[in-house]
Amino acid sequence: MKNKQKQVQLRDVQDVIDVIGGRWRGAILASLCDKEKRFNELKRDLGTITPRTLTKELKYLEMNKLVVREADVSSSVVYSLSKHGESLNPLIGQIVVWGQKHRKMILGELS
Amino acid sequence: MKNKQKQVQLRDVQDVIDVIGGRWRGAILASLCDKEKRFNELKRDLGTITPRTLTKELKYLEMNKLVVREADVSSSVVYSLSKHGESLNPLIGQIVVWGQKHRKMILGELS
DNA sequence: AATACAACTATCTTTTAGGATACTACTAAT
DNA sequence: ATTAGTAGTATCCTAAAAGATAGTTGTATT
Repeated sequence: MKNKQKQVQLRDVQDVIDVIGGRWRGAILASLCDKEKRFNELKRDLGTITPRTLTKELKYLEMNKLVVREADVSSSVVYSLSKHGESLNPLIGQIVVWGQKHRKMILGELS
Repeated sequence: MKNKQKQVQLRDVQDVIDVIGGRWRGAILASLCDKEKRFNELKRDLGTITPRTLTKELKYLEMNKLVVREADVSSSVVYSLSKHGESLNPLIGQIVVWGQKHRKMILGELS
């Protein structure tokens, strides 16, 4: 494979890691996979996240077109996965499969 | 889906992100996908990584059974993907595919 | 014997992510 | 009018990741 192409792929991998990586992004996306949620509902779901961090991460995910923010007339706001966000689902499935295999490997149950 | 199972999956996702995430791990694995490499060869490949960081990351990847370190009698050391490490390849392929779609989405070329 | 390269290790500093805590603006209910 | 809930913002602080730079040990080269 050409080195140029490898570089491109590496960039793509880094992008995806960026999107689903970090302490909270994966968890937020997973929580929204379930159903759309309001800010405080997400906060409760995620347990120990601070509002500062939740705001920041939601903005990031919005900017990356994975999450949609909708405010109604009252003071409540609903966050949900965009269609693009939902397209992550099969990939996450693949990751889970490998992750399980990896866990077994690390625990020594697999050679 | 049961909440318990969701938690397990989330843990798996976090594990995988940990393994291939961060500033360098993905790049190191990608570089080793190509072929086995020596320490300084990797260092050159990765461009701006410091030896301190490269050592640390290689040790982590070794501990996680993804990379194998082999020292010969002389002072040269060869790092390569383990069989388990190679099993990451298809997953990385999937990630690249989604990453490319994502890039187009962000650049506005896709709706 | 001297130089150079390989594969590191040791310190120190900077950067960044994220937590702790308190506060604000708006709405809804009593 | 007061209290409570929702959705944040504003500051400050800490810990971990990674960079900068220099030094070390062993091998190969001339």
